[in-house]
This record gives sequence, C-alpha cells and structure tokens, in this order.
Amino acid sequence: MSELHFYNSYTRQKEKFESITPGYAGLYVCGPTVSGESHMGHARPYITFDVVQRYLKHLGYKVRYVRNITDAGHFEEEGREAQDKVSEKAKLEKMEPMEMVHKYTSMFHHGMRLFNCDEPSIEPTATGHIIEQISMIETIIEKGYAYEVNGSVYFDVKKYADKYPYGKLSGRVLDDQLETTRELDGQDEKRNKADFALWKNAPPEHIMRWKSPWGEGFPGWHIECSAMSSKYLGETFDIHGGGMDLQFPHHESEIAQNTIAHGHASVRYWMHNNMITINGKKMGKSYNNVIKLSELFSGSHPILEQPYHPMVVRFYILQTHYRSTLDFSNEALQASERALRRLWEAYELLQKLNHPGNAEAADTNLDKQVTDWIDECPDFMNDDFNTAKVLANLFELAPVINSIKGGQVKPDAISAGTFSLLKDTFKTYLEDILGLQGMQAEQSNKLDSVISLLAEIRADAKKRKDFATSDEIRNKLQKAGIILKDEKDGTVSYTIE
RNA sequence: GGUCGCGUAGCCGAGUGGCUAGGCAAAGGUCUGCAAAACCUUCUACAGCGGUUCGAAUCCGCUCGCGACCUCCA
Repeated sequence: MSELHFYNSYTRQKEKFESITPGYAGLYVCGPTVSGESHMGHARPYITFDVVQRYLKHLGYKVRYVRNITDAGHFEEEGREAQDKVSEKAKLEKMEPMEMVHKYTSMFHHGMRLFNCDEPSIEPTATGHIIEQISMIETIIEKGYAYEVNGSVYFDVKKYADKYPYGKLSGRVLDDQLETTRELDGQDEKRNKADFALWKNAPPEHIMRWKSPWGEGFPGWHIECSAMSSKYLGETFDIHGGGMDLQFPHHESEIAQNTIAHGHASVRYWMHNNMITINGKKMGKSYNNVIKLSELFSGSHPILEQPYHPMVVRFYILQTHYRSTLDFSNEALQASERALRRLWEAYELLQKLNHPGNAEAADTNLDKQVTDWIDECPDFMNDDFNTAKVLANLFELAPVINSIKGGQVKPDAISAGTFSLLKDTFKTYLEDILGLQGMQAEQSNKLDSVISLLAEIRADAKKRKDFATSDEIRNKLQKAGIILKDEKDGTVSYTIE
C-alpha cells in the first residue's frame, strides 16, 4: 500500500507525510469568525479538514485537531475608522458582544453537526487566550521585531524580511507590498505599510477591550492563531489548514510571528482548500452573494430552487478535489442529490445481501475487477486526499451490488473474501472516512408497520388485478413523499423523499 | 498594476505524457400489469495557435477568456 502524500502549500509540491511524533498528528485549522451566520463557503474547509483528520485517524494516528473560534473581531473594511467588527454588529443588534458571539457559535456548531463533522479535540477561543497572546507579543518585542506606538503594537515586517523569507507562502515580494498596501487606519503609526498589528489600542467606543502592558486594547487578528496553535500543539506541529484566502496576510503573518517568538517556523505542512464560487465569483460577504447554511438547508434563498440536505452538500464538496474551485449551481447540487441517493441505496442493499460463502469466485474477471477498484481507494486517499476518485470507484462498485440484488449477477460470482472486503470498503470509506450518512430520517417502526399494512392491501389488490386500487395507494403515498418500489422478488420497499 | 491559478463532452467534475475517471441529464433496450428503481448499451471532450516528442488534455511558448490574492474573508 502506498503512503500518505499531500500538497504542501509552502513548498508547492506534494510531500510524504511524516509526523513529528510517530503515531501522533497535530492539526490546526483556522475556524470561523463568529460575527455572523456561517455560509456555504464555510462548509468547505471544515468538511475538507474533517476528512483529513478522519483519514489520519483511519491510518492509526492519534490526532489532536484544534480549530479555533475567532470571537474577538477585527477591523472594518474599506479603510474606514478602525472598528471591532464584533462590537459594531453587536450595537446594531443591541446585543452584548458575548451574547452575539455565543449565538453564532451555536449556529456554527449546529451546522457542523448536520454536516457530520467530528468535533475538534480542542476549540479554543481568541477571547479565552488574551494572556497567551499578550505574552507572545511581549516575546516578539523583546526579540526586537515589534514596536509600540500609541498603545498599539506592530510587527516589523521589513526587519523580518531582511533575514527571513517573508512572502514565501503566499508567493509575493515585500517590495510590492510596500507599494500597494492601502491606506488603513493606523497606517501613519507604522514604520512601514507592510507592518501588521499585534495589538491595537482600543478607541473609547470599543466594547471589547482588555488591559495590556500597552494600555487597553484588543489583539490583532493573526496573533490568536499563533498563540493558540503553539499552546495546544507545540512550537512545531504537523499540519496547519485553512482556506486559500487566508494565505495572505493571515498565514504569512503567523509564520513571521512564530519564527520570531520560537526562533523557528512552526508548521511542517500547510494545506489550503480552494473557494466555493457562485456564478464564477467567490462566495463572500464583500460580494454580497452568500448563501447561509440555514438558507441552504431550508431552501429559503432566491437563488435556491429547493432545500438541500446537509449530506448532499457534503457529498457535493467531496466530489471535487479540495484544491479546485467549486462552482455552486442548483443543477450541480441536484445532480449530487440523485447521485448520493443512488450510492447510499447500493450501500444499504449491500448490508442486507447474503453471500453463499464460496471461497473461489465463479467469475474471476469480475472478482479481480472488484478487488482492483477496492484496492485503489487507499491509493487515492494517499494521493493528496483524492476523495473524488474514491467516490468514482464506489460508483463503479454500485452496479455490481445492484446486479447481485437484481439477479443479473449471481452472488457466487465473487468470492466470500471479496464480498466481505466490499462490505468493509463501503463502510470504511463512505461512513468512516468520507463521513457520509443516509439522507432519510430515521424510519420509525410505527411508520414501517403502517407502510407494510398499505403494501399488503396493495399486494392483495394486485393479486385480484385491481390495479386501480393498487395504483391509487402507490400514487397517494408518492404524493406524501413515500415512494414504493416493487422488487423482483415480490417484496415491496420504500424510500422517503 | 503586481503575484498566483484556471479554461475538460448538455451540466458538474477527476486526471497519469501513450491505457475512453465518475456523477447528473439525454437516447435506445432488458425487466415490469403499469410505474419507479435497477441492469445493459450509446453520446470518446480537453479555449485557440505554435513548439518539444515516435506519441500531449497532460511539458514549453504565445494569444484569448475567467478567477483568486494584494483589504476583513473559509
């Protein structure tokens, strides 16, 4: 079997994964800013890295997965007055900042549960780690790479860049930065435009504020991730993930902060997922084109033709490689819905199928083909988490399962060993690694018995060739969202839409 | 303007220098009282123009189109 390789954004090539401590893997992923409701774009990194941590666990690593909650807020855009996003929004909504932060954090968690994302091992908040951030800033000042002006502290990028490869991760040259950085508040306080804030002095109207050696203020955006990843994963850790849009300035700044504070870079492998686009444009607040998760699940957004089940969205995301952009459309989501239903039905069928137990395959070609498709799955995952290819192979296997059930293929065509391998593969890859689930609500036994009763009446009518009655039962159930299927063996199954 | 990336059949999308990914849709067939589902078959694409090569969607160059980042952003 192959070994895990994936693309390191820092070196821009696929590398073999070797964890710092054998058997253990540390993963840090930039979490959401909880100043608003999570949208579809947020689904991508958390589902992507959920699969990453699931796969690492599958490989036997003991994983510590840290994903932060940014609840301290940053600056307003468009060069306006420096304002804490969280506090400004809170005033509009007449809520305490922490009240609002709590609300959106809860909504985020709810969304993550619906997506079947495992909970991180630790979910630290920025506000809960002010002391650690202050302490890290002090270290950077002591080492001479940060300076204080009017109660704010800035990182000296120019000095840093003289000695270290600033801009390597995001592929940019500092000189350009010095030219192009826009006028933002506090710009005149900086020695160079490219310098970024470690600590900001809080204006009087700013609600969220903490005491610091430099007066009352609040931390800069980048320092929280540096402080919290160091605290929980160590000064050097394995993987840091996040959206591509965070490469600059966020991750570039993290590298600079850690390099100075610890004397060396912290992250072994950088991973970045690509964006979800809508009509070719990135989904984001600035573009005013976001579809919130709640709207997605309820269908209550003008662009949505229908509601979409969280699993459909998860499947849709996993059908594309995480480093490619993914364009939203109703057509694409609807295609995913049908595809997932088909795949899941095959999986459910597989669980109910019995195998005659023959050790030798009656159809050696088919048996070989099936084992080949199965054997490729780990190779695909090991090659930069290619979930799209894994799903493609599962789709290759689905007709085999359906054919055994449908009688087109005899159950003894594949060997008992292959059959059990097939079962294991579906369970392992669909459920454990890709984290997919069925879309149907848990069918209650009560409903089950009611449907059985109706099915019996209908079967009786069919026997009498009273098709009017049998069709009426089927059609009315269909209207209620329950679809009956007459199976070849005379039994009746049903699915709920 | 700078940096980076992308352009694949009706749609979504994977992709290694040589071996038609896969899904959805569509068409035909099998099965079925009829449906639905399932199964089988068909639809062989890589923006354009050059180049390298025995051979390129895959490497190189140019052109066109699109996007991301450079500012909060997943």
